[in-house]
Amino acid sequence: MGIELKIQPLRYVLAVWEEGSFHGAARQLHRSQPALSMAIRDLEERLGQPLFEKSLKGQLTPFGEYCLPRFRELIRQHDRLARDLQHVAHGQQGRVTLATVPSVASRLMPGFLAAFIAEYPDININLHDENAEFVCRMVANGEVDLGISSVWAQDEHLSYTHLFEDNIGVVLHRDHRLANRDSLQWHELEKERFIANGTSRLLKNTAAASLVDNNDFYISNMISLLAMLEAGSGITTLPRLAFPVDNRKLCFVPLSEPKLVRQIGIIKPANRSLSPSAQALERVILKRLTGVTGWPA
Amino acid sequence: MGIELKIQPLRYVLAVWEEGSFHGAARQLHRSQPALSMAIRDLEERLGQPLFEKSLKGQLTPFGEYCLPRFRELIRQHDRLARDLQHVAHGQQGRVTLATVPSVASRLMPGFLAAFIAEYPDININLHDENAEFVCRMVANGEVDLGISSVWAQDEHLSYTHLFEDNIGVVLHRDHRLANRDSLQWHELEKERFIANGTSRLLKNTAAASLVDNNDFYISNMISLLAMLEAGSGITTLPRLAFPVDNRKLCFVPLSEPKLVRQIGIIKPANRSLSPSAQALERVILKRLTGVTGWPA
DNA sequence: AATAGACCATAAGCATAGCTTATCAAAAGT
DNA sequence: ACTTTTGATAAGCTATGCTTATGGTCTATT
Repeated sequence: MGIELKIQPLRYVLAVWEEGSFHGAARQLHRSQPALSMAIRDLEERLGQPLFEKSLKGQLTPFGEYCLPRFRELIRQHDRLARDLQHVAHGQQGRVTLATVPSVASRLMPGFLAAFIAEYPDININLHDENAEFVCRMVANGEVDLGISSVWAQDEHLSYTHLFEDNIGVVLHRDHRLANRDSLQWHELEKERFIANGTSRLLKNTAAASLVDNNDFYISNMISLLAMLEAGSGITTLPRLAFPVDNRKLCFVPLSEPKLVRQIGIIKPANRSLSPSAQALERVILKRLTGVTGWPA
Repeated sequence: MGIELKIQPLRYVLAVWEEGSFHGAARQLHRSQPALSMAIRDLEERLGQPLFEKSLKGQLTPFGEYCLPRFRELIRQHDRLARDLQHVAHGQQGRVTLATVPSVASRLMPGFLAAFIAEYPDININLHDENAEFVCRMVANGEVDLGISSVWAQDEHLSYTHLFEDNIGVVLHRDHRLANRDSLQWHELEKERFIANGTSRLLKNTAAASLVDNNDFYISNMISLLAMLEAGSGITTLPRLAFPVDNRKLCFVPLSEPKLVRQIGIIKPANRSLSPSAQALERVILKRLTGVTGWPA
């Protein structure tokens, strides 16, 4: 192999040429003059040719003139790379892809992302909304950097950072006989027409499993589901976060005894680390949830 | 300013990735494993982000994957530059421009250049032929790297390396009454019709000055000059090297008492050094003139 | 399970690269 | 002739970059 050029001596050569003297360059670079003399002499020996004339000091040899623009170019490329990597490493540049369950995407992410782009304006964001199972799968497959979801299943390859608990409750028409209660128990719903939805799987293997086990209604689309409920055609369960805040015809009554919650947290790959920009997003989310604001609106 | 990347640790990262392990890379690079560990840890700290996963060793982090191709690119550019500069420094690549007097260009340069391109096939050559004065001017102005000529005038900015002496003699027709002499003296030519040429200025300020001072013939073009002489229309003087070896109608008779010579040598700029390729050409010329061959044919 | 082997991290020690200050010699300005 | 400015050189210090030795962890093997 050939020789190994170090970046620093190349800078020295450049500075000497610009300043026209070793002393001037040394002053500019906050180095002593012998430092430059020695570094440049070493470089000249490595190359096998002097770069500066021995008589008219500060003047380049023809070989030096050949080298100078090439030195400048390598330095330029080095500096560009160093700056770029710094930016990326500090999460000031790059791309985050994340997947969340729809309720988080519509209720929490707008706030999170507003805060995020305020702090990191040059990061591109890619947000998918999927059900909890799919969110976990996408994280596990590396299709997204991170997810916000309830834990779907214990998975070796996923790590879970808890954010908050989301109460599960009954959604029913305001005119319903149970609508004004502070809380409800499962057995009070046995006679109601239950419409299952995508979040109903949260009831499986719980005390309330019977609600969803034997029924014929299932509506995955949230708009359709709400329309059914608004028409008074039945009741359903939803996590509180999934219940639209501004709905006038429906109300949300928490269930109790046993109280049922879904755990919402950040899903990350267990064995890989996050990209710097994903780390930045995670920091922003954690700060907003554990900071002064406390519980999200 | 940002950080300063060194080339070597980047190579380490690349090798670890290629080998899939620190140990393997260390073996390949003839370094100990801790050397890599420490160098890479240092790099990671400078960047502010780990490049390799802390759990699955030898695996890149997303940030590492971002960095890897960029590292490779910088290394590639570094190596290309290093190789290029090595070539140029050792005169194995580049361009030489030189100027010589016509006699040297036609009689000596073919041999010199043949030897030169055999040894340095990748150097471009640029050969000008001009009179001695102009050769010196071109060297002084930096229009050419070096010249081969007689010294025209003492010049601060030029350095002269002597190569050989070139006898000046009379050129006349074979049928001329003086044609068979071993040597001639100036006064024997007084009655002859003298045709001056570009080299006649060599006679100025010598014992033979009178020959050129009062005459009406001057022919600068060598072909025309020789045609005149072959027609028996006069005589001239030439340095021996300028006299065509294979001419059948003319002959060359050296002048003596005082013997007159021109000094031929290499003209270089005094204060600038030569480009590496020009140095290489100079070496070849000196070797051929001082080597076994001795006097040129 | 226990053990051996492979891997990476850490610690201690050493050579040298890269800088400093001090001094010298040469050239340029006064 | 003298002062100033410049680059080279010498001696010395510190940090870098390596080494060997050792310890901890994970995986594969028995």
